[in-house]
Amino acid sequence: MKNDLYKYKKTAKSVRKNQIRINNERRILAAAVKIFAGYGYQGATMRKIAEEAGLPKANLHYYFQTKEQLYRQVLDGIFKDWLAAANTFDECEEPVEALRGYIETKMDLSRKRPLESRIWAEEILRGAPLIQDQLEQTLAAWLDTRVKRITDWINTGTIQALNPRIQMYMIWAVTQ
Amino acid sequence: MKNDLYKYKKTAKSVRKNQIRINNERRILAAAVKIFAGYGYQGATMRKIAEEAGLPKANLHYYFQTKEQLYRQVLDGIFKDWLAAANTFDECEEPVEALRGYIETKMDLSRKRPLESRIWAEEILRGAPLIQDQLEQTLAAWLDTRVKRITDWINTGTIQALNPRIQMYMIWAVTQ
DNA sequence: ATTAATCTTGACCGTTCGGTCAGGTTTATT
DNA sequence: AATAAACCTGACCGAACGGTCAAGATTAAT
Repeated sequence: MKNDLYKYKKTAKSVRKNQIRINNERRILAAAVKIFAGYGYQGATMRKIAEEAGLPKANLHYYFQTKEQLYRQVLDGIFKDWLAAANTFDECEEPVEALRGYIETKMDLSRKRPLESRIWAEEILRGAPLIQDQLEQTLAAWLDTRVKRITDWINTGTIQALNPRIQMYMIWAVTQ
Repeated sequence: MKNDLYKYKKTAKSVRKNQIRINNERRILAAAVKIFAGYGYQGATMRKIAEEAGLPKANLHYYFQTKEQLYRQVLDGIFKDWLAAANTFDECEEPVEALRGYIETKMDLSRKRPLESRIWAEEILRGAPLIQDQLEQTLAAWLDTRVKRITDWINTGTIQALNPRIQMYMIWAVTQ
């Protein structure tokens, strides 16, 4: 029974990672979030992260080849959470409700995960040097549809004019 | 005539710095602003700053003993500009005008000096690790009086309630 | 003209950085 | 029981870091 869990074909190896790997990657990522949030990308060192994770430094490099790759995975995790929260914006038809809901969700996220928010904020501040591609692909589309939606609200007189793009940036900045 | 400019007592030395010193300090500080803004405190190196300034690295250390001291002086300059702009808040009696004026002045500052704004934003984001003292002394008082003013507006029903402290942070964040 | 103060800089130092690697240990598969 | 795959890690590496220093060049004061 329980044995069946561990008896899998090699082809499934990449799909169902075994427990050791899952566990250690989690530990390292958690430590990385702490250290990156506390010191910034440049200020963080693999030594500190290893120490926080309670693992030798060489072990980090076994799971994540470089510091940059580790950082990317941290950003990926944050980005996914953020995108999930972003969908709140679409749930309401009415502008005030949509914005309020979105802002509240985002602020919730900032409050519940302050470390991740900090990392994200710094990355944005620095001009997203490491995730421009993903941002431009995923975010540009996302932002454009929202900007269009706000523009529609303005055109139909539902809300007053205010550069919608700036408005989005405002909300974004404020919720950090 | 012209000679008189350079003939001064030793006691005046610290007051009227000679031209070489003034010039080089300016060059170094300007280069430092660029590099600190582009790379952050940790990411910036004395090598890069020296290169940007067109001076050998050892020369920077002649005028500014350490990287931290150089950074502090950069922050000092930014802080002074920011404080000057902040006074706009007090010029208007009416809330809307006061806030509008303040926001516009701050955004002007951000637009005109994007590099300085970036450095400032990063310092705030990191929890102001190097200028906490000054900030707490100067800023706490400044912020409290403004918060009180907003509170008064709320009590007299001039504007709707919204945690005034958060409001200040919002404006602050947005104008970055 | 001499002296004193200030400025300049190439070479150097100890430390820490991200990253590597050989070789041992543990875990999974047959 | 034997073999293979995955995991672990102390010791090490070259590069880059912030910072120092001695010795020469320049400028100011007498």
